[in-house]
This record gives sequence, structure tokens and C-alpha cells, in this order.
Amino acid sequence: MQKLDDRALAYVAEYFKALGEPMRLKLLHSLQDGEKSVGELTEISACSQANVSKHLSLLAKIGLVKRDTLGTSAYYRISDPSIYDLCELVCGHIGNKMAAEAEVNALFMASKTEVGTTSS
Amino acid sequence: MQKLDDRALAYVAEYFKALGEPMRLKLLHSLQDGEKSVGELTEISACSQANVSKHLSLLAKIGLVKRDTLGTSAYYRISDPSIYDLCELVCGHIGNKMAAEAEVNALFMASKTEVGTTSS
DNA sequence: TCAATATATAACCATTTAGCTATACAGTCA
DNA sequence: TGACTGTATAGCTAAATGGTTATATATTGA
Repeated sequence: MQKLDDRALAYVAEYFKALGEPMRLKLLHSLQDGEKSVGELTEISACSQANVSKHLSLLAKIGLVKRDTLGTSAYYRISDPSIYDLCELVCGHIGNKMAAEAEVNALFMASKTEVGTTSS
Repeated sequence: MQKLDDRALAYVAEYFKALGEPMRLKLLHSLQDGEKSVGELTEISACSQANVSKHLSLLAKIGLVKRDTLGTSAYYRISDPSIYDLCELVCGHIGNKMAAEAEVNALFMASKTEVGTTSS
């Protein structure tokens, strides 16, 4: 039972870990409007083809994307749209945080104005 | 604009990365029913105190948990309940995946039964 | 079959990081 | 102040990993 829990935990962590990479997020974002070939993604991401391929393989292994081949090209597409719900949640969190930071910033600026330029 | 996008991307990735660690997920899970001290979490997680402290620091830095002190103890609590929504989504995904695996397994078993034990 | 193109993989390097042990730091109590 | 307790941090090691270049693999077309 505990063992199963740990396995599930590891599984969830693996999932999050796959999303914990800016380049992979960029690739997933690029796929949001439909499937794309490795070449297209390479161009979009401004990243080496080998690296793009490796990231896509990882995403496919996790099950986040699916792979289809047409001719010599490989086309990848999102297989689990729920990741966008995830990203939305996180972005919401980030939005809040940025708003909070902005507020703190404003307060800071205000306090500076109060004190004047004699900052010492 | 692109630069900002990359920053946001890095931010989201950092957030996911923090969740991409079984031990940190375990700690967050332990905090689901209320705040706990480092000592309590150390006992629950079966992990060294130093390591627990480090993970908690990281989670606090990201803003996932908050820290309060009482006497010599430090109490941590979830500061952003939305992470549980995240986990639920991911667990749903995992549930689907496991169900799919179970189905594949069943089909495999069935095919083995059909063919019989003369597996060659 | 041979050349060309698209993708995947191998081998390697540099960085990151989870874990450990030892220790520093801070608050409590005598 | 000095022992004690709880927490954080420093320093280290081993493993994981993102990136690179070079190469292997596979499909198309002449």
C-alpha cells in the first residue's frame, strides 16, 4: 500500500518534471495550435534538432504527445489537452504573484517618494 | 515581448520543477491537513532533517508554502491550495493511463489464453 | 542502387541537484 | 551565562540531465 503510494508519487513527480523545463514548455506551447514536424519545431524553438528530438521523445514517453510519421517526417501532437489546464492554473498563480510583486513595488516606490531622494 | 514570454516560461517551468520531486510532493501531501513543524515532517517523510529543511526552503522560495515560527520550531503550511487542483489533474491523467495499461494487459492476457501455452 | 532529406541516437561535457554529515544559528530554560 | 533543542546551512559526492557534435537510421526520388 505504502509502496504503491510511493510509485504513484514518483509517477506524478515524473509528470511534473517533464513540464519543469522551459524548452519542453515551449514545444508544448507550439503544439497548442496543431501538430507539427520536428523540423518545424526546431525552427520555432531556435534549438538544435537533436535536442528537440530528445525533448519530444521524453514527452512522448510520458504520454504528453503522440507521434505520427508521414514520409520522412515525424509529426507530434498533444495527446493530453489537460496539460493546458495545468498551465492555466500555474499561470494564474504567477499572475497573482506578479500582481503582488507589483503592489509591493508600488508601496516601495511610494515610501521612497515619501522619504524623498535622500536615500541613506 | 519575446523576452517576457521566455521569462514567464522559465517561471512556469520553475514552478513545475518544484513539484517534480517525489519527496517534495510527499511533504506537500503531508501538509494537506494543516501546518506541521520541520520535526514532524522529518518523521513523516522518513528523510533527514537537513534534507527536509532544504526542500521546504525551496518550496517557500517558490511561494508554495509559508513559514511561521513558534519558539524554536518552524511551522510550514500550504500557501497556495491550487497545487491540489494541479495534483488532481495529474492524478486523473495517471488514472487514465493506468486504466489503459490495465486494458492492454487484459488484452495481452486474453491473447495469450487464445494462443495457449505454446508460445513461440 | 545511390544521393538527399528528416529524424533519432550515441557519446560526451558542464551544470544541477538530491542526499549525506557536520556544524552554525536561534530560541528556551535552568 | 550556559546547556539544550529545533532548524538552517555549508561542504561534499554521486547521479541526473540539458546541451552539443557526430553519426546512424529510414524514407523518397532519380
